[in-house]
Amino acid sequence: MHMRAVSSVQDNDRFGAAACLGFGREVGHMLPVNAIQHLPAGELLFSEGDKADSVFEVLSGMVRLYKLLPDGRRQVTGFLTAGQLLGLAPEGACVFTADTVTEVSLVRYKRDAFDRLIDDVPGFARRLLAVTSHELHAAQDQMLLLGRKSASEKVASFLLMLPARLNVIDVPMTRGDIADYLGLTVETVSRTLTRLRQDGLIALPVPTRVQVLDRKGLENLASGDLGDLF
Amino acid sequence: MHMRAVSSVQDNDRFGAAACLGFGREVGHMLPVNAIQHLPAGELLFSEGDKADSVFEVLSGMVRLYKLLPDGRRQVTGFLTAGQLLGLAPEGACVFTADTVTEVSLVRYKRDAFDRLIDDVPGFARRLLAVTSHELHAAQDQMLLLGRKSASEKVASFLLMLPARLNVIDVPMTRGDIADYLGLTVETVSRTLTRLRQDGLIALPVPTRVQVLDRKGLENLASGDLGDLF
DNA sequence: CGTGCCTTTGAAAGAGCTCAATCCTGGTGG
DNA sequence: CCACCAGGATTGAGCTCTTTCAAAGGCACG
Repeated sequence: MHMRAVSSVQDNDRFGAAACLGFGREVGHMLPVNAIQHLPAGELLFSEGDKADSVFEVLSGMVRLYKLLPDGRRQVTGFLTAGQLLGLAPEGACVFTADTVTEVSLVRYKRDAFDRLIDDVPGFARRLLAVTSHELHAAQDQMLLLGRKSASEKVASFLLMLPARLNVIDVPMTRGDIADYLGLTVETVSRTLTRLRQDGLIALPVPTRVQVLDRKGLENLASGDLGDLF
Repeated sequence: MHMRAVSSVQDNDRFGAAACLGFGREVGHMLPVNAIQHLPAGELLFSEGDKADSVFEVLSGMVRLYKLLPDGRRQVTGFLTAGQLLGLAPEGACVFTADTVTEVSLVRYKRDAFDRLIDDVPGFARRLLAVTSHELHAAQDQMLLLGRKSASEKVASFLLMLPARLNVIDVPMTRGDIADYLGLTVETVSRTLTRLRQDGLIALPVPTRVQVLDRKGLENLASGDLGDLF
């Protein structure tokens, strides 16, 4: 069995809380598929504590994962895009909430069928393991960001982890989502973006679109190389 | 093949960056073991970027995992204790640095032999998957802590994730380690512990030992239930 | 009995937060 | 077609929590 699809893990798992398998063509037909679902924006997929009996694969759109504190404080742990998996948890209950940022289409697999595949298909388990390990590393990067980076370093890091076409980044999530992903407030995210614009690192034609004007500068900022210039 | 050991995952993986397998007796003899190593405190195991060709299992003592920014800022991503695994990363290079907090004894397995086991031993891969998934969830809890909890909530959470015997917690790591794990400074950790002592939640006979006087209170604080009493 | 490291405590400064007002922008209905 | 409206985004001013800078304590080790 060949390992073709594995390399794409590096490129797709930008947000650290999900997985890109690329298994669709190879094993997808072996899985009982409930149905392809189409959901509007702002739709709940499942809540923290729900019984975890499904594995989802995102086909298009963006899904948001988060955890809440009793008083409503929210930490977004990841954003999922096409190709990423959701609900791999072998434990009985979901440990986070998932809802849609944009319109989303996704496939739901039966969890027990998925589990059977792990034992039956050689190499499948190892690939899943590679995926979760990779997510774990992304999670550690996020811990470094949350625990030790300044607001501008966080925002710069965030922009660079979004996929860019010709240096133009699509930002479908709200400032509130970004804030809750970076451990900041809406106002600080907004102010920081304004600051990056004033400093010539980015342009903001509309709030949902960022143009990277100085990628090197952003990268230095994101990696904390600039000491305290910002 | 029975699944006896899996339940211990819940109890041992308190720090989110490692794994408890409990495989020693079952498959340990199938793995080529370099040697059991004994290391003093403060010894480097490997650095970020090193070639990852080994899997370690901690037998005793405590190992610290961390990532660094270029200017020296540090984020501790986890502390490992007896039974936990290290170096499961299937990627070529280590993504964090590991060194010893206390004296440590550990076993080093050859990575390729470990990989072979994944394919050869039924259920092994699935158990590893359970372990890494569990770590991933712990990592998400840590993100919530780092991004959204106050200093006292962080410290309370930290104390409660350490194993306690008769409400007495052993704290082998320094205040600096705790600070870098919680995204705080040494001074804030120290002040917060003093505050918890003054408020009657804990006692501090010596800096390395914490006695829990009001577990309920600590738990409320840790989960963010108290609103802004602290 | 120094010496060095860890911890604790104090005072001042600052990064990011809170509160509050204004500005967009896209959808709605007259 | 355009005024209106609602939700998100931006900006401003003041404040707070945490950090920074500085100085003692305390303990282990030589």
